[in-house]
Amino acid sequence: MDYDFKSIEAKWQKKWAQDGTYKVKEDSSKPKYYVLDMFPYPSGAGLHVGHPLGYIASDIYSRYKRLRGFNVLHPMGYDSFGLPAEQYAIQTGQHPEVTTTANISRYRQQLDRIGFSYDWSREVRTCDPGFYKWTQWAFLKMFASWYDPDADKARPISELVKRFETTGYGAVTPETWKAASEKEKSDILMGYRIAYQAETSVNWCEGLGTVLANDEVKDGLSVRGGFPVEQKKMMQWQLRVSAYAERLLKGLDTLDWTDSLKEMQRNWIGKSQGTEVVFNTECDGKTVPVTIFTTRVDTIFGVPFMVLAPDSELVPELTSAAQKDAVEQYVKEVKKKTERERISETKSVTGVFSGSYGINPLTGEKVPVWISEYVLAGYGTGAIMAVPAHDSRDYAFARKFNLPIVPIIAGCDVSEQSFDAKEGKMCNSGFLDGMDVKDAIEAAKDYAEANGLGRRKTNYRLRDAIFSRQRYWGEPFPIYYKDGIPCPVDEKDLPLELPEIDSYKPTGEPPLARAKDWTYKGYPLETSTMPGFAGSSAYYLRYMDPHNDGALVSGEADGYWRNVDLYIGGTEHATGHLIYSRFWNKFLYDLGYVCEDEPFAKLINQGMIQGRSNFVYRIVGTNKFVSLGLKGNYDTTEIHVDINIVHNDKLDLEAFKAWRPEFNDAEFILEDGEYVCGWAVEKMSKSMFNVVNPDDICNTYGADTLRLYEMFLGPIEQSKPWDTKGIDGVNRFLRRFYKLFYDRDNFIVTDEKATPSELKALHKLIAKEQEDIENFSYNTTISAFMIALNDLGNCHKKEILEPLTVLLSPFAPHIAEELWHSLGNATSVCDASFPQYDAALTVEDTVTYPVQFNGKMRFTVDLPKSASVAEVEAAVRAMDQTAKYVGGQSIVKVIVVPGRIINIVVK
RNA sequence: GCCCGAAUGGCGGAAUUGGUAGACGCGCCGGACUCAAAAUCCUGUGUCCCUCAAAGACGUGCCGGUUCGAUUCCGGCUUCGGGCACCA
Repeated sequence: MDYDFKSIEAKWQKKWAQDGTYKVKEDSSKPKYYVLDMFPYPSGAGLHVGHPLGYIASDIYSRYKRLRGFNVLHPMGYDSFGLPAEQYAIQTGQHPEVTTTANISRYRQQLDRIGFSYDWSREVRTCDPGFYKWTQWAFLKMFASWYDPDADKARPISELVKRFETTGYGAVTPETWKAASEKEKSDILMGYRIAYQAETSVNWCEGLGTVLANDEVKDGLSVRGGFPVEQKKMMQWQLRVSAYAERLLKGLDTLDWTDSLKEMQRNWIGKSQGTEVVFNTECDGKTVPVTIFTTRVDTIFGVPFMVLAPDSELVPELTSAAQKDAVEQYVKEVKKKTERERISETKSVTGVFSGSYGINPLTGEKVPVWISEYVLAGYGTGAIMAVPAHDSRDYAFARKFNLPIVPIIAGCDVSEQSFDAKEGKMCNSGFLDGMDVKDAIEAAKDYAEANGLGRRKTNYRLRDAIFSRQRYWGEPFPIYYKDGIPCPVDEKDLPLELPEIDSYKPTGEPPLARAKDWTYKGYPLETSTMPGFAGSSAYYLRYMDPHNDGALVSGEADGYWRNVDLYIGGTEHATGHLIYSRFWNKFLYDLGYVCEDEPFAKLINQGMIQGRSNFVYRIVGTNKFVSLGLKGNYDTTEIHVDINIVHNDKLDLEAFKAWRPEFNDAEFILEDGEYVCGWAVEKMSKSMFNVVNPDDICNTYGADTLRLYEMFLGPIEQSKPWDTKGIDGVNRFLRRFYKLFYDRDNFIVTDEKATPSELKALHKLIAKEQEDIENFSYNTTISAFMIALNDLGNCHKKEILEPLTVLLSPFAPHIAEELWHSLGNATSVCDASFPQYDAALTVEDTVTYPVQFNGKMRFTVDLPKSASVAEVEAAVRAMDQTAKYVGGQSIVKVIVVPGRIINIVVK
């Protein structure tokens, strides 16, 4: 019988499920290893061949670590709250839970076919009340905490209240605190809570009827759905992520992540060190201090004007009576624009004069204050000093409104554009004149601080996360309103379950506002729900202890599993999930609920698998199709053709005619008797007929072939197109492997002793696999496997085949399990040990001696292992002839040889 | 515009610290088995020159540099991919 993957895979998948082969428990006798995949959002489309790429990679690593004696936690679950299910519910009226559950079972079926070693008893779903109880619990903890800058960590808010009562803190004295009403106290505390409510400018998406976080918006459109997004002021729940900016930045240095991913997070956090300077500003006779933020105080002598953000709170105060109408008109226009319009109009410059004048604290000069949308209220102080000569945005503004441009770096040309580089010598700058720009930056900062004109200040681009969504399918907030004061639901009453509603259609108010009896202790409950990232922020902790009803994770489970050792997922979460998760974890760490500060020690981003589309070329106005090589002779239209009726870029003509009624009577112009299709790499999508379903591959070739082939395609981090045509190679490999054990139905493994060359082939592979898996270079491991098989020829010896089976098991677990049992083993191959590498068995017959001349030039000489010193010398002398010939020089002094050093002098 | 990353045969991709470029696989050419096909096995396969072979020349996106020697290091480009984008 040939390699019958179908029955083998079905048999072992069933057995693994029955025996609970992949269940894990805390076991202090073994070192732990936690391998995590980013859990999927179960969409209606099911999995295509690109999704399992990362899952296969992590599964190989998990199985490998297990063979190396680690107790491996490898769980899976579903990120099952989210917009698509709700959008679908709006269209069809079906409850999101129904579609979500159906999608999950489809995902599970597809995943199961691939043979993953997940411990499914630990599965989590973010929409499960038993799970979101802990999402709500964490929110309550954040509500009841503040960030203490002195301790540099989150502390219970009760400690802050005590400070208010006794010593006072910030602007609050014991007296003011005592005198404050309940509502006032609540408002004061809102300014400190980690989870707080505040009016803020948000990304409002009318199409979705909800607000969105910055990372849910791209190019002014919602990532989900692609609806336009506009700015709007609203009362929203927020998470004080910005308090953690510095720790999120510093923590990156301790992580084993790729540099590009760390760089993305650094950019997103956007630390910038500068100075705040106060410009006293005169407006209709009164003086208002305006604080600006700049990283270039050294350019303060080149400031001909200042600019305010249109939505800055200072705008009304700094608008003169004469300019009032113009300013109000401008601010109104800016507000009307959507985010998308603002972006598309980046090139055009707008603004209005406020009527007030700021006084440069260094020069005493009076400069006009303008208002323009290129200054953002949310960053720095919402006000800037403009340096048109040395900042391109200020330059464009100055040009547009004919404002002066004052260069303060000697010799630079600002007639066409600003000079933004930090190089050259200062001029027109008082005490800074003649200094190098880099020195001037520091000198100016020192001067400003020493003279009380400003102070050093660090700003971050990272904003607090907007945490409210005006949607249905998410976690309800455990918050109720008592006389307008937000109060926490008692912890013992969690989970606060999502209520039923009669319709999902957006009506302008949040769906939960329509829920019946949406009250707590007789008071109304919060009607918005939490965003998608809420449930995914701490799910990795829940896997450690998924059924614990008394805690998110017990101290024992957390103390054993600690954090994720290896996290595999897509790079699209670089600035969303991976920031929020780190924040969430650090918060829990501050309060002592978890023992590790960083959740994901090592992270690998798998590349995307793109589709490979095929095309046929129809001659315009006919139903005639011309093969790729001949299409230049005709006027043709390119048409996507289903890749399932194309093999190795050759079109199956009959299948094509049957594919679509309009092609029934198609005619073809062939080359060499065949129709060759064109191809292109595109996103995998239904509309391009290039989706490859893993189920189909499993049916045709088997799960082991799919696993092997996805890894063989290339380095895991790289994006690459799926092309089924190479899959025969790895399938052939598995069949050859099987044939080492079986000739037809006969089991042909022998107890014969292995020869040195067979042992060498085996141990070379052991060394290679060990090294490659640790480096996630799976494609070369598979190559090494094929080489080993070529080297072994027709070896049927158990001494070789048994370790070989173990080596194969992380990649192709089903066939390995089958063959492992055929060798008489009773336990699963995943409980075997990784073969011990013996370097002595792989020693080459010849030794390569590196030879150095003058400690610089290097050659190598290949000699038998047994070569004597004299033979080595002779070889090196011969080598030197070459050196003379090639380089025209010869000064040979030292030869270094592994194990011995021979001195040799050639004249 | 700014910041990362990449570029190697017909294709996916290999190549320790600079040391025989093209491993392994696909595809293709030829052969064996077969009435035939599929499957399987064997051989060849970077390009150019040549009837063939040998020999030779060229060859890791482009230009230049360092070196006896560069896919690898340095400088300058080009193209593609990804991220950020009025962040003062």
